[in-house]
Amino acid sequence: MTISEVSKKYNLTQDTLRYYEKIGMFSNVPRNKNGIRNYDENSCRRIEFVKCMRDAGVEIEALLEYMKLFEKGKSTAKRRKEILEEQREKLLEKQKSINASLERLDYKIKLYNDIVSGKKKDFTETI
Amino acid sequence: MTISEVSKKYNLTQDTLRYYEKIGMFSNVPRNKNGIRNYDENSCRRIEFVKCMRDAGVEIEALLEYMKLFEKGKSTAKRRKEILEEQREKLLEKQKSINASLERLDYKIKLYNDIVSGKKKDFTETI
DNA sequence: ATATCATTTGGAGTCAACTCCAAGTCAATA
DNA sequence: TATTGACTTGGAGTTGACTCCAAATGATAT
Repeated sequence: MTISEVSKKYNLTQDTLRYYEKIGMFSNVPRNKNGIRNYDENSCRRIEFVKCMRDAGVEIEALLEYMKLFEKGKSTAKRRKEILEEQREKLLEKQKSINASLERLDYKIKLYNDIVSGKKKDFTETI
Repeated sequence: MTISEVSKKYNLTQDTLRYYEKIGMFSNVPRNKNGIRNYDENSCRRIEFVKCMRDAGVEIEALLEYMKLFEKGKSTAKRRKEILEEQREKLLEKQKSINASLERLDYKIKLYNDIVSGKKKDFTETI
């Protein structure tokens, strides 16, 4: 797969794919004789994983450490597990913050709706 | 309340509080005769709201527009409601991304645990 | 009276994560 | 054969959201 195909498939710009490679996130991306990237199955799996984690807000630095350890094989499993657990905790925290904001937004939107629909007359939102 | 008290109460640095004010997020923060901020109830409510939204990842720009419209009063209610709805949608998207990553992390962590506890022998994680 | 301290300001600096640019290579098409 | 178009690189620029700095002010403690 060319970079443009992978870019479309995972909705990441080509610049981002090259950037990730440049910083060492993906090693061993296959190339043809002209030096052009020819992503294989394994590369795609790694990209898909990083994309998923990045979408959730996991930091590049953590992913970078994880991906580099992954290259090094079995002996790094313990640390890799720790990294995943750390990131899991962070995502649970984010989840909480988002839920708190969503509750608040839902409440406020309902309030605005009640006013628009005439169920409430006095417009007394205080932020 | 002084800026240092508000800073502690809401876990925001004084720099951040001043920065928010500088970009126009909070107007009318009361001052004493020496020009020192003396946050009142209303200011605190606004800060708490912004803090909650920011923790969830709502962008400054959206909050800025909302807060400025709020100052302008009733006539801006329709647009304000739209902003809240837009941000709600964004947070729901984030929630999905986080849930997807969490599922994946949970699965992988379980896999690592099974290996450590000896339930599984062949260590075959593929990212 | 002097020092300490919390505050103020405008503006510069930082950081993460891209994003863009210019100059170059190569294969395929008009 | 000339050009088009997708790709390459190193490195510079951008964006969002702070974070830091230096100089100044006024209140309080020694």
